Amino acid sequence: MADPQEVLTQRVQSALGAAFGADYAETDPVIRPSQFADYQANAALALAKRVGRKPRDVAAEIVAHLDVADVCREVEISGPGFVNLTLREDWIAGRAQELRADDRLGTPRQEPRNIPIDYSAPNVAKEMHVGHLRTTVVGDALARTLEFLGHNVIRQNHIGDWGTPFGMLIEHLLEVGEDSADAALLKTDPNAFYQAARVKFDGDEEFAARSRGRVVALQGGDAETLRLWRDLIELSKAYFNRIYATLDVTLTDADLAGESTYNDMLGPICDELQAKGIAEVSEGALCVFLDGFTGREGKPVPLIVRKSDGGYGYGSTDLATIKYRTEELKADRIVYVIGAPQSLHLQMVYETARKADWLGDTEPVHVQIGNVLGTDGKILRTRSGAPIRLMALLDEAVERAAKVVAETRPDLDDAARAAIAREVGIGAVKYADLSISHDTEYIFDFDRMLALNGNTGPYLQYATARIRSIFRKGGLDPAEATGPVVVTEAAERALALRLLGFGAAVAQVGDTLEPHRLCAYLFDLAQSFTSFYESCPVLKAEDPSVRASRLALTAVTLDTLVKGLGLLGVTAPERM
RNA sequence: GCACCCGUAGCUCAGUGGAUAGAGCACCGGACUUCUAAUCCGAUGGUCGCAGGUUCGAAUCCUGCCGGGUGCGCCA
Repeated sequence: MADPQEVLTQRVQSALGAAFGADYAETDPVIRPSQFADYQANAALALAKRVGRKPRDVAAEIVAHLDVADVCREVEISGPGFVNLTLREDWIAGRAQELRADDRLGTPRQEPRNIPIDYSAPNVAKEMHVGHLRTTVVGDALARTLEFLGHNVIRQNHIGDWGTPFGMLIEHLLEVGEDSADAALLKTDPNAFYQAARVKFDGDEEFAARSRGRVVALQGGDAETLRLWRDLIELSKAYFNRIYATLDVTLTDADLAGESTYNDMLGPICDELQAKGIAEVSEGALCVFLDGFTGREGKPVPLIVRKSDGGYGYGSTDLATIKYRTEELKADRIVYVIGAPQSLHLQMVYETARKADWLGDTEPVHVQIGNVLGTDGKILRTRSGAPIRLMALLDEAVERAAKVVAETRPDLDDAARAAIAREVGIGAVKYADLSISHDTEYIFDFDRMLALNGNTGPYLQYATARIRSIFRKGGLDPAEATGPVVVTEAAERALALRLLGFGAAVAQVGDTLEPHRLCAYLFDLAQSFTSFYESCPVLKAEDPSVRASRLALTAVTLDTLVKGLGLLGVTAPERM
């Protein structure tokens, strides 16, 4: 057990039990980081009323029964009843030493749960936009993190591969030819393909009529139509996969679970809802009306499960995902990483599923993703007002990074510089998405995210590059830097203490589904390291035992930064 | 009208009911014959939107306002 907060919680709980009886042994001792010590226990203030004594007396009682001689160097009652706890340097060093031999770096292995994660979900024949970028990056980080914590993560890429636009798209594909340059646009610039189809649909009545007929054929299972439809999807998949490869995202074709996969479930779902009296026909459409969901002018808002033309919309497919994930995937928790604007819709889907008894004990969670804005505070667009092509945006990030690398590393060859620029550029974009709490809107700003200062990807990558440089320069292998760790200097102490918090930070991301907390931890760690780097020579340390200790601390820091960034889906180049 | 998100330093953002609310950027002042200065150290900077309430204690929880954003019947 390396996490001081966890260790102190147990110790203080024991003291509470010893002092006030077994009933109090479960009380949260409220261990928090302190500005007056390493940690403080705040339990005494809350307990004072319950035990009918003054807070300071309660604190004194806790301290009297507290057995922390091996962990703390100083225990002090302060203010109205805070218990300040200062850790022993040898204890910190010992725990840091243990991390050196722990490939999980202090991360707990949790009781495995089945967790489908719905994320990315681009549309076939449409450009992914920055909103997709964010759900993709955040969802992937959550998937990696939950997996590392020991869970059975099931990635679910709910692509938009079904619905009315496909009539139009198929007709257009048929006209231009499956092997044409126009069709190839699907792989590189899908919006161009979509727009071309759209223009024809809006301007050519005969084409529009054929498109509508094609939708019917598609839903009716017409073989030739299905073949063209699959073609469309194959071309789009090539585009998705190129984006995922560029982004270094873990999604593969095996994770595809698009809307079309639920086709067979939609009819029965509607029948069941109707049979159970949950859904009713209104204005020709099959709708679910739920208590407490009213729209404009107090009118009840429906969740439409079957349209008046007999087609199925996203209301029914989203219900199908719940049914499938609880019944087939045996989900304990379903994570939906989807835009914040869908909040109302998802609430209605969850509530409907609950009423239909499809949820059981499964907990659906909406990880709300805020909109991405430009520096002008409006939805991100190009200067001419068009939506930004995601690949172009990623290219620009890499280009900007390349410009910096060209200036700072003239000593490296072109290939090496290009590789660094790729990792830095992509890492910067991903980290920027992850470092801000996912539910708020965020302002997309290249200059800020590519900065080498502040809570940015490049800053963290730079810290790892400097560490690797130390080992390279010394001709040493980090794996062989085994210590022993001894903590004396303030910067060594701060760094070592920080290292002990990694596991707790990872666990917190798993609990709260908030990757930005891991970013905050890693940034803090990197800052602690750079301070250490400035004030504590490693290779040049004159005393061999000091050198060995610092090398071990440096190696643990490297492992932690690389592992932490890895959980976020960000790589760190060997040199920068 | 209803729902969700937001309002914290000039800007971008953190903040687990605990003491004097933090970080980065910007601005100002310092530190390079370096283990990568793409860095570090320091200073300045606050009516936590407003008003009540709960609490020993509120940026945090509750209620009501004000302001901004988004969504709300046949696209998904």
